[in-house]
Amino acid sequence: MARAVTQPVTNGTQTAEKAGGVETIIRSAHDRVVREIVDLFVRLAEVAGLPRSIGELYGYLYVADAPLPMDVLTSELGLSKGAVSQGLRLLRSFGAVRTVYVPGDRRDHFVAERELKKLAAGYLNEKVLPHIRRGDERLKEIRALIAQTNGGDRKILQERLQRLIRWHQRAAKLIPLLLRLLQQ
Amino acid sequence: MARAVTQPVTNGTQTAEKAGGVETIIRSAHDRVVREIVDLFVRLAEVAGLPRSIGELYGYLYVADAPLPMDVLTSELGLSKGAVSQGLRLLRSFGAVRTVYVPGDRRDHFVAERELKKLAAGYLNEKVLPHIRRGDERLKEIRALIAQTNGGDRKILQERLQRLIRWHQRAAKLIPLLLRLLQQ
DNA sequence: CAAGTTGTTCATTTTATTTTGAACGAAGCC
DNA sequence: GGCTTCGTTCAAAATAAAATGAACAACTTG
Repeated sequence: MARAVTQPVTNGTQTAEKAGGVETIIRSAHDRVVREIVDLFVRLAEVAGLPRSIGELYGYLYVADAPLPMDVLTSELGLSKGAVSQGLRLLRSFGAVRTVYVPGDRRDHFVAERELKKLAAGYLNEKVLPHIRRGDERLKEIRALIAQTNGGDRKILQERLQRLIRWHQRAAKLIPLLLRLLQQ
Repeated sequence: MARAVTQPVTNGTQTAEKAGGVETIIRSAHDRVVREIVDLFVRLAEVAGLPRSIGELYGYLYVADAPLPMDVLTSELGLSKGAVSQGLRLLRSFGAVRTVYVPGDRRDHFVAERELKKLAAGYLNEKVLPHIRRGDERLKEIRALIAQTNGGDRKILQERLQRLIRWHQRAAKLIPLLLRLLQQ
């Protein structure tokens, strides 16, 4: 049962599948919604500093009403196999997408994790926390370097460092706070 | 009074300015601190999705103990006039940097705004809020589009939209909350 | 086990972003 | 008014990031 390339997002209820006329209009209204939502996620990806294709993939899975295999994403979004494979890996890495077993189909099927809380938590843990941790190390190194400087310079450098450490502490405290806020 | 290229960050107290030996070591320790801090800001810029040069400029001004004119930044960081000019404009646009009048010098002098609260506030207002606002419009457009779809599809699309609207509302509420948290 | 799928990897190409540098306008200065 | 300095702008060059697609490994299946 081959799925028509122009309608993979909705696949359960294909009531408007007769011929031409009104149905075509209805179909394209649905497609436009899908396109708009995908576009919304493309912008979001942009803001988050992620490649456009990540936004497309997540957006398309977000609107879909069933788990989709890679080849549907490939043909629907006009992306290469490589891009889809890598994109899904990244999305999985922060829990934005997960695989689902579909009986009688050898292909992996993907679903979007649609709960903001899980999505944001994954992003914070994978993409933000590591930076904060490394920042911590860096600051310690800088403290050691400053100890090797002398007189007039040192005071200013120490003040700057102190301020950075305060920033860092705030950022570190913010993460769990954000997670809690998103939690419920 | 030409300023030596190798020591523009500290310029008030130049006690270690005799000749060779110990002073050289001291000086380079100071330089290493500067370099490390600049590097820290380069990474921060990376995370924030800003060009490397922005991190360099802000970082260098952050450690400096006096307002600096453009040409010092140009020669110290090895950036072109154009890059420095554009970079400072961006930094000014979200209040990370401001100009200071220095008597008897025709050049603009720049200082880093070192308070996290002002810096973050500027960034949120200039770089985040606009996206949230546009998101609002986009969601309304999508709602209108969905009204034009029919039957089975519509229910799912409406559910997806509803969820997006909830995300959006949370994000919108988060901004003022963050600002308040950073405030004191 | 041969043939066909499925999914990953990575060198290459494409595209997007950042930086340069020369040209220019606007002051200041003598 | 000429000369110099300061800062901006923008086309072009350099660089960085993302996407492609062919090669490949791992499975399935008859």
